[in-house]
Amino acid sequence: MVNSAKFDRQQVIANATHLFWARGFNGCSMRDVQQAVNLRPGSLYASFGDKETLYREALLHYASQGMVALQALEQQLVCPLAVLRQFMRQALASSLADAPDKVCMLVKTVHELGGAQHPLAKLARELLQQMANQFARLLQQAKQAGNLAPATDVNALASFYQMQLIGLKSFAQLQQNPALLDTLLQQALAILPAEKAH
Amino acid sequence: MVNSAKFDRQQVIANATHLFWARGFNGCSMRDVQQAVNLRPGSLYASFGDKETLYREALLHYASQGMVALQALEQQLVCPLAVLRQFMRQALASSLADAPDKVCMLVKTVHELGGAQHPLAKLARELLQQMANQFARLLQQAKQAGNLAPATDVNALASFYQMQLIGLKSFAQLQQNPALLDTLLQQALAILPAEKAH
DNA sequence: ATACCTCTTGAACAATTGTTCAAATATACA
DNA sequence: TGTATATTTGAACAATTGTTCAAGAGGTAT
Repeated sequence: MVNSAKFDRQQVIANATHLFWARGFNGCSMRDVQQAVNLRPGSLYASFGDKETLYREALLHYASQGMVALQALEQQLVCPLAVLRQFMRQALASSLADAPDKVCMLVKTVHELGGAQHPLAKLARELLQQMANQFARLLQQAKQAGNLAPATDVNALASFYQMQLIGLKSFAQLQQNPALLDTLLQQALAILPAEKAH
Repeated sequence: MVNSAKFDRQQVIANATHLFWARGFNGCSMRDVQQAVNLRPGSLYASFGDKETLYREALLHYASQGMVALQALEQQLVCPLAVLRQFMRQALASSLADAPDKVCMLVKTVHELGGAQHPLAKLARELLQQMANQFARLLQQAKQAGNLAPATDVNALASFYQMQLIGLKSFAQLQQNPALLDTLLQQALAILPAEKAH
């Protein structure tokens, strides 16, 4: 008999992700986590390892959600540039809603642990780079479709998208005024290349 | 006899600020602080109160440094728009150098403690708003000098500057590549209004 | 049932946390 | 110098931290 656990592993990770996202690695104790996932310490440690290992799992879970969201848009929309623009809008919309915290969990992790070259910060940086690579891939498609100037540096532009996104979401944490946030989003989108009219 | 303390109060606050900035509120213990400022617990508590009070002092110290930097630029440069542009360049340059951490301490504080409506996060938000108000004041000057369209919403534009700055500094924490960061800075500056040629 | 394996439980551990306080030391003024 | 006042010291506190582990519970196969 193997793995006859009562709990739903994915649900546990999802709950832990929410808590870690909202309060950070140092901001919540293992007892907080135990309560949030409804597991006693023994079960939690036996199934998920220590705090750092569990947080790592949470980071991966969070990042994969972002990837899924991007892929979903890719299937709905034809133009890669439209995908990116819609992804930005969507990201800020979730900032306005009751997300556990409005800032990207990967960015928060780097901010909290990045100074000490923490392995979790390293992972978060890698996952952010993966996201930027997806942006670059979409931009490359747009370029080949003739929607971007041939000389465009898609990697640099992808980083610029990511920088705008990080700025918007961080700012949303400071100023909850929806009208102002929408203005900023429009300004940011105005910078970025749009699908050509036809 | 009053205040015959041996230590330099300002130096203690400066050292504490460095540590809190680099490692966050939850990331460093009072023992870490005691070591960094070279004070035994009794002296530290007698002179600065508890951890939260000391962190508050650090936030104020940090924010005033930013204000001073902006005012220094204001005395060097005539055009208010040039002041803002130079402030952006300077902020990113200090990100490339060995700042304790590359992200604004106010932003880091809101990220770490903001979800729980922590009083320190509230203060950090207020200080960020003060900075945005300074930006708006400079933009208002530029508008009156005819360097901005009369219809410009200076408060919204000030927020946009701040959002760009937050994005740049956060991104600098992820990607240390100086060439890429410089490209992003140029792109961000290209968006923002510049002094008219004459 | 009985034996066996797996998972769960919660008490317990050592280390660390923020903070206090009585004793020791230093300083100022007579 | 002697006394009073201000400051520094470091041991100590209770609470919380991350983590472990022996004992119990639950299910499956013989």
